[in-house]
Amino acid sequence: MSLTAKELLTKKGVKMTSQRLVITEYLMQTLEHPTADEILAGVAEMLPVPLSRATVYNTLNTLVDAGVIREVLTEPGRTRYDANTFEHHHFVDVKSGKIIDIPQEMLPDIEKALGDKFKVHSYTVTFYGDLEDDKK
Amino acid sequence: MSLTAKELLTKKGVKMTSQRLVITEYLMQTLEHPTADEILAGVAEMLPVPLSRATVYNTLNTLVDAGVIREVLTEPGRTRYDANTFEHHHFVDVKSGKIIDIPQEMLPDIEKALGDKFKVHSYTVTFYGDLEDDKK
DNA sequence: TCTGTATTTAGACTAAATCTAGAATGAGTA
DNA sequence: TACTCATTCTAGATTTAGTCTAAATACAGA
Repeated sequence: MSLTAKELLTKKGVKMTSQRLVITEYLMQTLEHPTADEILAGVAEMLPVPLSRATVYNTLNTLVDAGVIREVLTEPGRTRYDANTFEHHHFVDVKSGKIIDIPQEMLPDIEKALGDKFKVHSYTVTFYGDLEDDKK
Repeated sequence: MSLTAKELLTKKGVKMTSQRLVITEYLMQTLEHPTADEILAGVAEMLPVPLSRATVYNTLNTLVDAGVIREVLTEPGRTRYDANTFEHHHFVDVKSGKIIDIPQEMLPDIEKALGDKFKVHSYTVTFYGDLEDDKK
């Protein structure tokens, strides 16, 4: 079963603060892939103290380094963030800009495809396209 | 056989200017994946007139829209550029930061892997890892 | 040659992210 | 409980990538 934000931070060795906890919870619960500013806006009200932009950036970098979250790079100049709770890739709906998680299980594993010279630590696939509209 | 920069611009319907030509040639000839600033530095001396930063950005955006070049997003906050002369993906050597082109032929084609609901226009794979050192 | 459109230029401007210095927090110890 | 020290957080200044603006230039078509 899945971990709570608190358990995840403990497991990954990240010292707990209310700011870190709230930001982690926010990312674990949303299906969006928010930017730092969007996270700041969405999270600030959940804290009894003011939340600084610098703290959001510091926290996001700390969480990325610890492997709790991932950076999502789908468009130039904006970094988005994503809880890293399962192995997945991304599909970008070019019309709406919406980003959808694609579980690794839907794709062949290509980690070894490059041969011995390339020691692949991780890889990420980004698809761009249209979402077929379901309405008839 | 492969096209010259001039032929490529004509084929893609991009109006020719010396700035566009020189930037396209620069990207076609390098194995690096330069940023806009690096392109500006590398190209300015090849023109008889001063080259403005704005022109570099305008040109790069024009060439991306026309499909002559691609944006390469491997690290937050910096957009790199790549001639789009063959279908390929990227491997990032995390030690040196070097980016290596990976021909599509080395990987299985996963365009159809997501099923009918996802109309994939394009996709890109980015690998992160170490390059095995050849020296014995 | 003339005219009108597209492109380029320099520099101002904007937005994302980092840095800095001081204040607050919190764990460990007495 | 009170004290100390290291870590984290805050506000605001700073840096950097990229865009915008207005004027100058280049160039295709008549």
